Order: sequence, then C-alpha cells, then structure tokens
Amino acid sequence: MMRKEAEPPATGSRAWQRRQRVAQILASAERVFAEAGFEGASMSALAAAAGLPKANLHYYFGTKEALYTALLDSILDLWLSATDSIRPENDPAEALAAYIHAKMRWSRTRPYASKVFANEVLHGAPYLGSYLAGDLRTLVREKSRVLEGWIAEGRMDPVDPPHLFFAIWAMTQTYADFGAQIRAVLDRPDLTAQDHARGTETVLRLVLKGCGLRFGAAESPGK
Amino acid sequence: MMRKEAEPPATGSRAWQRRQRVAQILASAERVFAEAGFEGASMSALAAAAGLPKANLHYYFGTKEALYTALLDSILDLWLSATDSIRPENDPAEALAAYIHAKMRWSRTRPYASKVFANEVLHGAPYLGSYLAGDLRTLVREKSRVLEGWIAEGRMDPVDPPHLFFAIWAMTQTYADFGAQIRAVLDRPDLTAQDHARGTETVLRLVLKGCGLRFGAAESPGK
DNA sequence: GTCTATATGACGATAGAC
DNA sequence: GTCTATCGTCATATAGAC
Repeated sequence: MMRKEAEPPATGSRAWQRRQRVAQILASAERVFAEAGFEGASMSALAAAAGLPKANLHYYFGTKEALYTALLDSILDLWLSATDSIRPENDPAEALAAYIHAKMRWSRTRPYASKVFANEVLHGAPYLGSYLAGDLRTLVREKSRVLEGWIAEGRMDPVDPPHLFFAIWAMTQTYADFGAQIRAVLDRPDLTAQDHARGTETVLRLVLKGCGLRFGAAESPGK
Repeated sequence: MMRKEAEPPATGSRAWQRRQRVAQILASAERVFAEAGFEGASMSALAAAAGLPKANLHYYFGTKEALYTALLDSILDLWLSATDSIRPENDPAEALAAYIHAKMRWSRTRPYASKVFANEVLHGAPYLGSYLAGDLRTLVREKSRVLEGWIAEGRMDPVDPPHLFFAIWAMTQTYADFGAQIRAVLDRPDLTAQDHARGTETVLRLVLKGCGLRFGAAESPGK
C-alpha cells in the first residue's frame, strides 16, 4: 500500500487517458463509499455515480475491493501531508495553529475523503491496519519527538504528544465525519463560513491554551 | 423513537422472558453492527452472535431494520445521561471534568455502542436524524445556556458552547470509534489503564485550560 | 415459541457482441 | 475499450412442521 508516482504519461496518450478515467471513477466513488460504507456501496451505485456501466468498473479495477483500496490509497496522501509545520526550529504556537488550520480546511473541502477514512478505521481498519502501524506510527513518533523537545525547552506545557495528536485529529475531523450531527444541532442545512470559523477558533483555543501557548485570535470574529 | 419504560413486567412472566431475550439479542447485536456496519452485518451473523437461528430474530424484531433501530434506541439513553453535572449552581471546572470523565468512561466500557452510534451519524444519520434535530439539539441549547451564564459571570472564558460540546464529544469518543488507529499508533493490542488515564488527562487539560479554568491533575500520573 | 427449509431478489462478477 | 445480458451466490424474509 505505498504510493509511488513514477513520471506521469504524456498528455493525451493511451496511458494518460486511462489514468484520467481511473481518477474520475475514484472521485465519484469517494462520495458513494463515504455515504454508504464499503458493504453498502453497490457496484451499480458506484457505476451510476461515475456515469458508466458497472462492467467498466470491473474492467478498470477488477474487483470492488480493489477499487476501494485504490481509493483508500489516494486518500492517505492527504492524511500525511499536513504535518510539515511541526519542526523543531518553528514556533510551537504557530506550528500547531498551522496544523489545525490545515486539518480543518481538509474537513471542509474533502468531507467524503475524511468519511471514507473514518469508516475504514471505525470498522477495525481491515485494509489500512498495516499503514496505521507503519507510516502513521512512524510519523507520530517523529513529530512527538519535536513536541518533547519544545516541552523540554520550556516552550510549551508537558502535554502527552500522541494523545495531543489524537485530540487534534478528533476535533478537526469531527466537522466532516459527524457533520450530520453538527448540522442537526446547529439547525443548518449546511455549515456556514462562520460556523467553520467558530469551530476553528474553538479548536485553536483548546489546543493552544491547553498547551500553555498564546492564543491570539479575536474573541468572536464576525459576531 | 422515544423510549418510554412503563412499569416492567413481573420477574419470570412471559413478557419478562420476552424482554430478556430481546435484551440479549440487542446486546450481542451491538458488537456485530459496530464491527460490520448496518449493511455489513448479516442476519446470519447477528443470529450466530446471539446463539439463535436467524428465523428467531425475525420472530422478535420482524426486520433487520427494526432490530437495528431498536438497538439505536437503547444506545441513545446512554448518550444523553452524562450531562447532569452541567448545571448553573455547580462549579464550571468540576462540572466539565465530571462530564469528560463520564464520556471517557463510556468510551472504555461501551466501545461497540459508541461505534454503532458513530457509524449511524457518519452515514448521514438516516434513522437518527430526527433525534439529533430534536432531543439532542434541545439538550445542547439548554446546556449551552448554562455555559453562557458562567461566561457572563466571568467564571470561564468566552468559549462557543456548542462547538465546545462538539470538541468534547470528538475527543472522548475517538478512544472508542478510532480505537484501531490509537492502538496501532501506540503499538498495543489493547489500551492499558494508563493509556486511558493519559487520554483523560489530555482531554481534561485541553478543555479546562482552554476554558480558562484551573487544571489540577498531576503532570503525568504513574509515569 | 422454536427451528428447518425455502422463496425471492439483489449482489459481485463475467461472457461475449460490438 | 465499451456495453448488454446473464451467471452463480448470498442476502433478507417467510412458510410451515414441530
């Protein structure tokens, strides 16, 4: 389950066309898998979403499971990419704020990707287990060491780094994964920009003040 | 979808026996639905988990959907019960800490119930939607008013109350719903008591300090 | 009330014409 | 490469003996 993009094929070539089709199928499948889960997403529904007969999906991916794992694979890239700001030489408050902003933005712009990931983990990560115990564990250990450095230097309070990551993931992804609940409680058909701003502000406040860092945002922007 | 327990039938009566059977089926179904989702949980699997032929499940519940909604219904009671501590006359720090402890305990002791609920909401809450927009919305409004009172009295920082609830729900339930991910990252077959203690401490720290309240726990108990 | 045996339909997957 | 028609399997649900 490692993605490795060799040099992409020339635009318009047969291989390029195939890749376009595959990308288009994966894009439409994201929503279907997100809303119905793996078992609930039928090949008919996936085909309808892609605007193709279902035989074509089997032509491109072979099995439903292969289509699903290809989708998971494409989603993983997004998951890992946002931690760049967490580096020893950066300011803790700025680094954590940038990370939270990136994760909140991801929940807003890619809710279906988040839900596919959530559904997979919720059901025990049968396909993603080795990735979680591999790349993700390595990443968390690496970034935890950065946080431990900041703590040792007295630049932030002694928060348990892995659990801090669990908390940040949970708070930010909940706006995608549990969006139905949040919309119901707030009584909105869709979350507004202000809702997202308030959510981001709340997460920033809890994490930054919780880590003993400055929290400089305005109290309630746009209230 | 409103539960209303009239006076329970006498012990040993026919109605009592039936209720026992129903409770037993629901208890075993919780795990199956949690691990496989609604579509992934087959009546055969549900029957095997209950130790009964699948025809019996149809005898007691009629349809798979009815069995599922009965289970959801039984889980909702748990969801609403933990907010008692949040009342105007209580101390904000103690009230929030008690709520967080209750939610964390629930994640540890009833992970399957949490997952069934999470799966339902993740897929758009098709059966639970009216409850979310009804009872839960009412509860959040009521408790938010308590928090707003505390804020107005200067007893805590001006945190957006509904978003604070979303954050607390997310952080506490993640230990059940995303347990597979947490176990993988921490490299444990099961979370230890210490893992749970550290998770609880982290959530308490973020919420209490994030709200400008005292956070009195030891730095790292049992380290 | 309990269970075996089965009806009915939807599913993933494929064969084969184009 | 694309699509229609169809195969075999497994799902939910039920009929009917005990």
